[in-house]
Amino acid sequence: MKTMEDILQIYERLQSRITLDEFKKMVQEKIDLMGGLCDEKTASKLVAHDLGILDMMKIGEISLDQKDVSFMGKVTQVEAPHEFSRDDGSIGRVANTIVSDETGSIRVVLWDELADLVKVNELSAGKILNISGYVKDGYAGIEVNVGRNGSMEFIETDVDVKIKTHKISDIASGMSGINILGKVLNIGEIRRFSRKDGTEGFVSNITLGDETGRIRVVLWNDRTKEKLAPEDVIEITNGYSRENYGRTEIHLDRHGKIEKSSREVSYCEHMTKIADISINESYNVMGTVTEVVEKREFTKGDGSVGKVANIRISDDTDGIQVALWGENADLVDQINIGTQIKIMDGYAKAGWSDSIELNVDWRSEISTKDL
DNA sequence: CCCCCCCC
Repeated sequence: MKTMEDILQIYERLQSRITLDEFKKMVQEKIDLMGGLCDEKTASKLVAHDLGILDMMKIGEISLDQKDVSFMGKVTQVEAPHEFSRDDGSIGRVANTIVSDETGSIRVVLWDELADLVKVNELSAGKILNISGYVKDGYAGIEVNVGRNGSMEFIETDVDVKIKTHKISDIASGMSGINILGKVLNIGEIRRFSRKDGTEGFVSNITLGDETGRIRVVLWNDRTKEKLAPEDVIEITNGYSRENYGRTEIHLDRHGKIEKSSREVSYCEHMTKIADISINESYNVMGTVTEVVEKREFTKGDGSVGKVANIRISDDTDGIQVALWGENADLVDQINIGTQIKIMDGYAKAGWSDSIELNVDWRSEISTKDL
C-alpha cells in the first residue's frame, strides 16, 4: 500500500519525538479538521510541518539556493571537535562531519553541545541522522550548519550510501567532498610559510593521475607529512577544488584524508596535437623546436625581475608559440632547432595578434630530447 | 591559509 509507505517515510523523521500511534492519531485529527478535504499523505506532511519539520531533501538536491534544509543521512566521516574562544571569553566547540545518502555527501558542521557528542563518541561514523540546518557557502564549498534553530536527531533506520568517487576529468572549480583514486606522478618540496597571525604553516603539491587525466593537488599542513613516492596509488577523500591562475586544483586540508591503496590505477598520458589546442585549457604536448628567441628579463608589477623565453614548436598538425616562464626560461640554453620537446600541463592562453600561446610555468613539466 | 601572472 503506497500511502502507508509515504506516511511511514514522513514518520521516520518524527520518530524520536512521538510514537507511531500518536502520529497516526494526529494525522486522523488533521484529516477531520480539514473536513475530509485532504488525503492521508498530505495530512502527514501537514502534521510534520506543524511539528517544525521542513520538507525533507536528498543530499544531492541541497544547493546554495536553499536557506534551511532537512535531510536524513548516514555519518560517513567525523572529525575531532576543535575548541575556540569567543569574544565574550566563552569556549566554543565545532565539529565537522560528512553525511551521505544514496545521492551524495555533504559537510555538516556541528556547534557546541552537538559537537560534544563527537567528543564522547556518541556521534560516530555509521550513525543515521535527521538533520535540520542552514546552508552556507563555507571556505571549502557548500555546508550545512546545525545552529540554534536547527536540530539533529539519531534515528533507527538504515540509509543506502553512495560514496562518489570522482574522475580527474570531472573536477571543476568550486567542488567539495572530492574523492579520487589516483597515481602519484610527481611530488614537490614542502614549503613553510607564516600566516598573518604569526603562526606557521606548511604546503606542498603533488600531481595525481588517473585514466582520465592529471591534476595538481595542494596539501596543507599535516597532509604534507604523508610519506609518498612517485607511482604510489592513493585515495584522497574530502578534498575541495579551487581555481588558481586559470587552472583547477584540488586542496586537501585538515578535513581531507590521504590513504595508500593497493588498487590499480592506469594512468596514461594524454597528449594533444597542436592543431587541437584552444585557449584557457591545460595540455600535454609534444613537438619539435622550430624557433628559439633569446631569454629576456622584465620588471613585474611589484618591481621584481621576471624571466621569460619564447620558442616555437611544431608537430605534424600545426605550430605554436611557447612561453617558458621563470626557471623554465633557462632551458633555451640547452635547446636548438630540431630539439624534441615534451610539455606536460602547459596552459594555453591568448597570445599577441590573435595567436594562441602555450605557457610553461611553475606548474608545468618540460623535458627535451635531441635527435 | 602559500608562491610564482608576466614578455614579444
